[in-house]
Amino acid sequence: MAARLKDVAALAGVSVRTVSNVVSNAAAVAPATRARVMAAVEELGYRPNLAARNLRQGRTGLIGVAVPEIHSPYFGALTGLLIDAAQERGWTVLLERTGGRAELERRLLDGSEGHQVDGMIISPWSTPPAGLASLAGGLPLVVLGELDPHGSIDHVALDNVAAARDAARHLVAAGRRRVAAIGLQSALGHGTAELRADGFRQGLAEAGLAPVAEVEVADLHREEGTRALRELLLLPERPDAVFCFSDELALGALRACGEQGVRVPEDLALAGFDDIEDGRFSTPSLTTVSPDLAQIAERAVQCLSERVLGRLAELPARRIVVPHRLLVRESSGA
Amino acid sequence: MAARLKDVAALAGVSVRTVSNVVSNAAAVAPATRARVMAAVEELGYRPNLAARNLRQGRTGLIGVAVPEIHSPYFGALTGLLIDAAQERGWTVLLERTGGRAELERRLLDGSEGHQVDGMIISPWSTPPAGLASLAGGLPLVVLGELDPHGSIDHVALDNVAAARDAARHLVAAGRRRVAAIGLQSALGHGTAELRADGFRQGLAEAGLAPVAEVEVADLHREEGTRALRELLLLPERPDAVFCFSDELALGALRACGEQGVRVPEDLALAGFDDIEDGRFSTPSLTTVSPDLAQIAERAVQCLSERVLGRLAELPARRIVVPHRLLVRESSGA
DNA sequence: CACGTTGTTTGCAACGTTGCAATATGGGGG
DNA sequence: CCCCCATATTGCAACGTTGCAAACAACGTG
Repeated sequence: MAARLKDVAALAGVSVRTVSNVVSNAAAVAPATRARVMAAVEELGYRPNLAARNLRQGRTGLIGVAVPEIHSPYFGALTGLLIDAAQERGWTVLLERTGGRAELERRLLDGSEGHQVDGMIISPWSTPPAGLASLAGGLPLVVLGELDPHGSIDHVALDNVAAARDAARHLVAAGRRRVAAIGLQSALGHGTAELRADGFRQGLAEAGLAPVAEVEVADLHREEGTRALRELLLLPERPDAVFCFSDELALGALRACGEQGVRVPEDLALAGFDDIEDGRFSTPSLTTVSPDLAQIAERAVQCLSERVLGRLAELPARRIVVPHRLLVRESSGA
Repeated sequence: MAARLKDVAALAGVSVRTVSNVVSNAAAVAPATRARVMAAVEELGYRPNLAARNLRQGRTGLIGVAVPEIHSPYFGALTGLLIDAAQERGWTVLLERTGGRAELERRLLDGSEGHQVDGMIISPWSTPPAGLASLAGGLPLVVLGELDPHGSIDHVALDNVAAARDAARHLVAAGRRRVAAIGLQSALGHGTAELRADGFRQGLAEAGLAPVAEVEVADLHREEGTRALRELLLLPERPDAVFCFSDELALGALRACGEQGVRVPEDLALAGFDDIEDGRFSTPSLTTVSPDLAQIAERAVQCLSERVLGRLAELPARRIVVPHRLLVRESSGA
C-alpha cells in the first residue's frame, strides 16, 4: 500500500541505501542522483515509516508532557507553549493527564503506562520531587513548577517565594492591613503552595503584619475560591485584601464578592497568580503574578532535549529559574 | 539495557514466541508456563518495545486529534475528554494544533507533518469539509464541529441551527425585541458560524423579528467580543439582547458592558455558546448553549475506532448528532 | 602509467516484535 | 495398545529502516 524505500529505489534505479541517504541526509549524495531519487519520492508519495526508523535508532522522537490537567487555563496555556517549543526542535509531544494522582504519575514515569517516549516533562502534583528521580529510572526528566533545593533532577520554575512576597508587598503598599491568603494545601506537605505561603508571610512580616487568615483548599479551581471567600466573610474582622495562590481561585473569590455585595477593590483588594486570560477580562480585571510561560516551556524543552541527545549526560542537575512580573490591575485598586 | 523478549525467554526457560504469547495474550498458554514467564517479566522489568510491535503490526496505536488551539476553554475541555475516551479504548492521543491554518490542516491530513497515526479526529477551521476526505487519502477520519450534509466522512456535531434557534427563542421569550448577534465569519464562507447565524435568524423570524445587527469577528475570543459590543453600543438604536456565537465572545462583551456602564441583564441580555467554565463563575453568570462534550468525545472516538479496526470499512459515512441544552442563567435575566 | 585519495554508492545485518506453519505433548476413543 | 485430536510450544521469516564497512568510480599526483 504505502510506498517503501524499496519501491522508491526500484523506480529511481538506485539502491535502497542511497534512497535512505537522500531522505535522511545521512551521507553525501551526488546532485544528479539526489534529484532522481527526489522525483521518485514525489511520484510515489513516499513517507518514511517512523515505526521502523524508531526501532532501528532506538529513539521515538516523542517526549511526554505530564500535567495534572489540560483543560484549566493555566495548564492549557503551558502545554500549548510546550508543544510549540518541542516542535521547533523536532520533537512531538505526547500529552498525559495525571489528574494529580500519585499512582498515575508513578506509572507514567516507570514506563508501565503510556507510549514509549524519549524523555518526559512533568508537572508533579502528588509526588514529592525527591521521589521522581528514582521512579524515572534513567528516563531523561525535567520537572516543572517547583524548586526542590536538593533535588538531583533538572528543574524549571519561577521563584515562588519571591513572587508571593511581591504580591503581599503590593497589597500592603496599597494601604491594606488585614490581609488573608487562599490556596494553602497542607495535605500535600510540600510543593508550590508551601513556597507561596512562605513568600506571602515574608511580604507581610516586612511591614510588621501577620496574615489575618490562611484558607486551605482542595484544589486551585474556581469553586474552591468561591467557598473560601465566603468563609473569610464570616470572620469577625473581615479582611481588606486577599491573595489567592491561583487566578482561578481569585476568579471564584470575585464571584463570591459579587454575590455578597462586597465591592472589589473598594471593600476588598484581590490578587491572583498565573496571569490566565480570564483575569484580563473579568470585571474588575485581576491583579496577578505573571510567570514567563513561554520561557518556561522553551527552557524545559531545551534542557530535556540536551539530556536526551546525551550531551548533558554527566552534568549535574540544573535548576533553572525563570522571571516573573507582578501585573497590577483593577482588582487591587490600581 | 532494556529487557527484551529474548532476555525474558532465556530467564524463564521458554522460547521467545511463548513469552510473546503471554504478554500479548495471543494464544493459549499453560498456567504453569504463564506464571513462570510472568515472574521473569517482573524480575527483569520487561516492557514491550512499541516501535517493534508497531512495525510488525502496521499500527501505531496513536490517533491524532487536530484542533485549532488547545489553550482555549472550549477546546481544552474537548481535548481532555477526547483523551479520556481514547484511553478507555486503548488508544493514545497525539494532539496537534492547527492554529486554524489551512496549510497545516492539509499537511497533517496528508501525512507530511507529524507522527504516524492510525486515524485522526479533526476539528477543521479553514478547510471546507468537502476537501477533507480527499486530503486524508485513506486515513480514517472523523470530523468534529460542523455538519456537512453531503459529506462522505464521519461527522460528529450538535445541531448548530437548532441550538442557535433555541437561544434566539429564549431571548425573545424573555421580552427582548432588539436582538443582535456577534460571531459571524463570512470570510470562511462555510462552517459553524453560518449555521448558527441561520438558526439565530430563524428563531427571531418565528416572532416576526429581524436581527438589529450582526457583527463579524476575526476569531471567537474575548477581545473580539469586547470590540464587537462596543460597536453595537454606537448604534442609534441600541440592542436589548445579544447572542454571541461563543462564550468567550460573550465574556468579552460582558467586560465591555462593565466598562460602559451597561447593566446586564437589565439593559442588555447576553447569551453565549459552549458552556465553558468561566461562564459559570462570571458576574452575572452566563446563559449559554451547552453541548454534550463528553458524548461528542465518546462517539467520535468510538466511530474512529471502528473505522481503524476495519469494521466499518464499507459502510457509508455516519452523521452523528449529539444533544445540547440551553442553560438559562443570570445574564439573560432568569 | 601505477597509485593513493576523495567522493559515491552498495550489500549485509540487525533493531524487537508477531504471523504463520510446523512440531511436541498429553489424553481419550476405538 | 495404537491412533487421532486438541492443546501447548517452537522456529523461521518478515515488518522498513539505518549503521557499518566494503566496493566502486573518478581524479590528480608522483
